Amino acid sequence: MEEKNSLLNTKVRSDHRLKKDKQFSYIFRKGKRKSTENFTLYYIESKFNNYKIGFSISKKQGKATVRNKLKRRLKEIVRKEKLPLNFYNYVLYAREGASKLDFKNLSMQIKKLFEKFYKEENKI
RNA sequence: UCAGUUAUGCAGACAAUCGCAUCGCAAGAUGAGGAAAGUCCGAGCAUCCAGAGAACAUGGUGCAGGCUAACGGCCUGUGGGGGCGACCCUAAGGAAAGUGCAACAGAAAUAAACCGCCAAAACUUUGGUAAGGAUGGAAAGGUGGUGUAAGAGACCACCGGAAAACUAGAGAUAGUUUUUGCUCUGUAAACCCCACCUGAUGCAAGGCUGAAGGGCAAAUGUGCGUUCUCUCACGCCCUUUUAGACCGCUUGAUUUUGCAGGCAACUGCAAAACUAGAUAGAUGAUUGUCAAAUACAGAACUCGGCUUACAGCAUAACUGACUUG
RNA sequence: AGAGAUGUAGCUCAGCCGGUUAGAGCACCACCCUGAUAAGGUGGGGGUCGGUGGUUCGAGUCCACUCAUCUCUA
Repeated sequence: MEEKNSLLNTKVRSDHRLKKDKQFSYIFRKGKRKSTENFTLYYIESKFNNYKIGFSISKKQGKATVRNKLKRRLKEIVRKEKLPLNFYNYVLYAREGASKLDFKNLSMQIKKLFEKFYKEENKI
């Protein structure tokens, strides 16, 4: 078992994803919030020199194809623009209407959202 | 040319850059659908310690023959209905085994007399009658004649029904002939009868792994809806909690091509191929070319169907009408 | 992913085994009562029974398909 685990660690996938249900609910309960028209960003400080981000899209947004597409686009934006700072964990919650936006508008909104977050954190 | 019927196919492709999942030492290779959907059926697989038979219960299916691992599916036919036609639709056993139900209307609803018609007495009664009226979804086979006081399958012709025989067919059925004047409405997607099938739970099944606690134990007990019969088995079982790693997890009633059989569904043989396996759950972004790339939509144990959603097209065969030759 | 339940008036529910007019309470509107309001009384409006098709003479009820909402199973 230990050998296998060490092998997995050597691969080092650049995995910045939140995965466990507990982490999600923790951030929803205790984290701070920033929001724009169609998105809300929940965030909380962490101890590690790393960041993790999760995406939350409710079933009301649409069927499986719609939700998957939105999630993929959000991932792409976050990856390309390198928005999140280390020492934080995030959950990005998509509200109604988010799935109707095209890629350009999405990236605009996400950038704005993170700018709000930077301002807030610099003040402290 | 217009209108239509049936069947089949595609479900973006190619190139460049960045990025994701699996496999691989690496280079690299591969990477959602025709419905992946609804979960409506049928199986595999797993557990309920095992298996066989009979009866009952529960639920289902319902024209015939075939195909299939199996089916409530498919194919070829039969009966019925629709369309000028190509063709399409069809839960289509039994109402003469029994029970229930049929509101309102109407004189009467499974049984006869309200109006009418006719006769007699007589000025309102008695008897005959099921042609006509009116009600209804349904009113005593239909049309025409003979007949009669008026009428009536009372009798006759044709149509329809029922029964029997013969012929054709594997069968559902069809055809022909004969007999019978033929009372006996509808509903079984009401109970039911008949024939056939049918254990339950679903991969969150289940296995494996860490910790704690509890219970029972050799029989007169327990063992897949109930009862019975026979064979057989029996020492471990249960609960809570942590973790969610690993196995199950993808080579299979598989796919493609060719040949052969069959009207067809489908089957047999040969060769080649391996084609997602995630676990917050992998396919996106930008640019170029094509007339355009846009519809419905995302695998979650796996297959065979059914049903529903669907942009833009392409191809083939056939039908009807019109025009020209 | 799997298993199940429910859709009837603005809201909360009845409506049994098909039968003709789909009811009840709250809410709404008008009138009565009061100097006025509430309470009370009388009367009234509002439903294609989630949708589509079928069975039947007739469907909220039976059957098939479909849509929406909710619950349970790590």
